Amino acid sequence: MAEFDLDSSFIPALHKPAALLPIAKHRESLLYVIETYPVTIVIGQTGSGKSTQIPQFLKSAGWCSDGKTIGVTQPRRVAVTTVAVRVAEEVGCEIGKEVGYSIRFEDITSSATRVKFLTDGLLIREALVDPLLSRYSVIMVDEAHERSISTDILLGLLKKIRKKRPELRIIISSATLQAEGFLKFFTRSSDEQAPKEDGEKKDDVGKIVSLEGRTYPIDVLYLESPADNYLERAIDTVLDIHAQEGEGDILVFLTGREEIDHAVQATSERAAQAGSRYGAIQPLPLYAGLSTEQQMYVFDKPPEGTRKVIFSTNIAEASVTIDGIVYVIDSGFVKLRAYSPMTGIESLTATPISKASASQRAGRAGRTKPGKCFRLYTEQHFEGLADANAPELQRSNLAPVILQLKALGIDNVVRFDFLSPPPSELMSKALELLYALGALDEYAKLTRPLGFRMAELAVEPMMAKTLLSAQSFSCLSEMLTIAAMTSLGGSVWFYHDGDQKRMENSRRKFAVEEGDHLTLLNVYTAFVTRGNKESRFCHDKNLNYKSMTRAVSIRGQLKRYLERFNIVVDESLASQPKGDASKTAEQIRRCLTSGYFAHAARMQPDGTYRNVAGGTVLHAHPSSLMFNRKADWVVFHEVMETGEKTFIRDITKIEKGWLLEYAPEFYKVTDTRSREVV
DNA sequence: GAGCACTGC
Repeated sequence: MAEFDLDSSFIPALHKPAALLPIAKHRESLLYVIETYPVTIVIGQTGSGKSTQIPQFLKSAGWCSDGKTIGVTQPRRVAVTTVAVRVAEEVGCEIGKEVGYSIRFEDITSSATRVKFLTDGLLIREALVDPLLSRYSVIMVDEAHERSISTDILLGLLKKIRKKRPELRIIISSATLQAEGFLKFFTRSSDEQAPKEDGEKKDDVGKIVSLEGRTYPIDVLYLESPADNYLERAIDTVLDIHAQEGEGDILVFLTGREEIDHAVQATSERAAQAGSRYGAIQPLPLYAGLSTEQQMYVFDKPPEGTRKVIFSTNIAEASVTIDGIVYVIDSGFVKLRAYSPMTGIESLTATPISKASASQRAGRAGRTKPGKCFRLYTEQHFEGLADANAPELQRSNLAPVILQLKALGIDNVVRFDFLSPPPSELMSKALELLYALGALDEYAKLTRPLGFRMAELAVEPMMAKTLLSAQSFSCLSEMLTIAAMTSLGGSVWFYHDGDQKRMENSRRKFAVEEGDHLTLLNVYTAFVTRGNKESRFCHDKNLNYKSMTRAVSIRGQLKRYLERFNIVVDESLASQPKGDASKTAEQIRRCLTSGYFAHAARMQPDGTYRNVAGGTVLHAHPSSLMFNRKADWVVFHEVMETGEKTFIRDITKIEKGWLLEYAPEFYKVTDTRSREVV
């Protein structure tokens, strides 16, 4: 294995030399299994080197001869770029040559690229133009145990492709608990009724390979009796560790921003009270809502003799890796998204974690030396936890999924071979919406051109419909901007502690009477004109610069899609001062109604809203312009239940008559529980 | 009066 010694001399000291990674000694057996079986399930912990080493093994074993490519997917963009750069370094090539990567807005590949890293969502997109993914000899699906929507769809597609391409090799990297499930999925017949299509025996399909685990042991400790307040218990535990345990930083898993801000403050106060008996302690927050700059503090080395304590959301479970963590405190909870097919309402609530999550969290302790994990629950409670969380596909709005599957030529989506089939109510709800939007015809076939175009646009179906109607409302340029801004998901504004008033003042300056969508349009226009797309402008106005530049990219991409559909975007109208701004505003509101009619609500005398079905009490989110303002009918981008209340966000005033005008069938009076507009 | 985390040529 001389090549590893050679390679290792080029690796920065920061990196663990390849030859020392546990995986190196499995090289031959791994290659044998991949050669022999179409499907290989690889079990390996973080740090085992599977993501970086397996592609190199495959390359040196000749899997890219005759011009074929090895594809490696990751669920997240950052993972794609970091792993690709690392492998390019180890191979000793420039990134984008032999080793490259591709993520949305960034394609760092060339005709020479033989090992290609990409997001699993992007590989699905490639299947739209190359249904058999024929350029790949091997596809490795990394972090499959996370069970993201894209990963699940990709696995279903790969199972289908395998029947037509028996020579294709599929490698799935998984955590221990899920490995059997993946293997069963690929070995079971995709259609139990159908006669066996070939002579392939189940044992010939795949094999599980376990790579040696981590190097450092982790002591797991449980509470003797349940904690009645895990937040206070977490803070106590931090201070106990600080007083009693040896050197090393602490990572605490909590559920959200509110808890984390409280914990950070309480910890500093209590450490100050304890005085100088112990060394200094530095509590830091970590959650996605922080600006990149604020997030970076958690990676800084604390001053000599100071112990760093990071209070984090689930972001530190898989997405962000911090070195130097020796102690993990696990609250046992996570905030999870769910979707109710009955009401169409998404919710975000704290739920107990799974066993898989618990072990992933514990594993964050032992990366550099032996560690300890303090679980703020009893061992009995742990035994009662589910093995894994329900996959995302089973708790999401499936409209985008169905659109994508149909575009891939899978017409019978109900019979699609899902790793875990979603509940049928989710399916029917999504089909109903797609039909109402005109994406599907009465035979549930994708319509031409509308349905196909909606599937290709990288925005959710209601916004896709809105965009594709915009030309007829003469507000295409404006709607492109609104689509880009809403797809940022609320990260437009930022503030530091105590900065909130300033942010709200700034936000008020961009406000437009008719609602949030027009306000977002205003913000974007100011950023690209007055603001010159500069970060200073954003900083002054409490705008998130990263989000704003992202909006520019998304807008550009959506515009290119439309141009590919031969829809001309006239930008001259958008930039010049409008003689009749109110007329354009009305066109925009009408256009929004044509796509968001299913998200309509009417204000009640008490100031809350009711959706058209009548049942649910909706509150304007405090971040909305419509919060505490009078309106009659509105459409909204998103509805979410958190804690006790159900909020609507990104709200725009409309006229009741428009609903009947643009969605006559949806609002047709048929029976007593219909969506009657009164 | 307030939202976990991802993502799409």
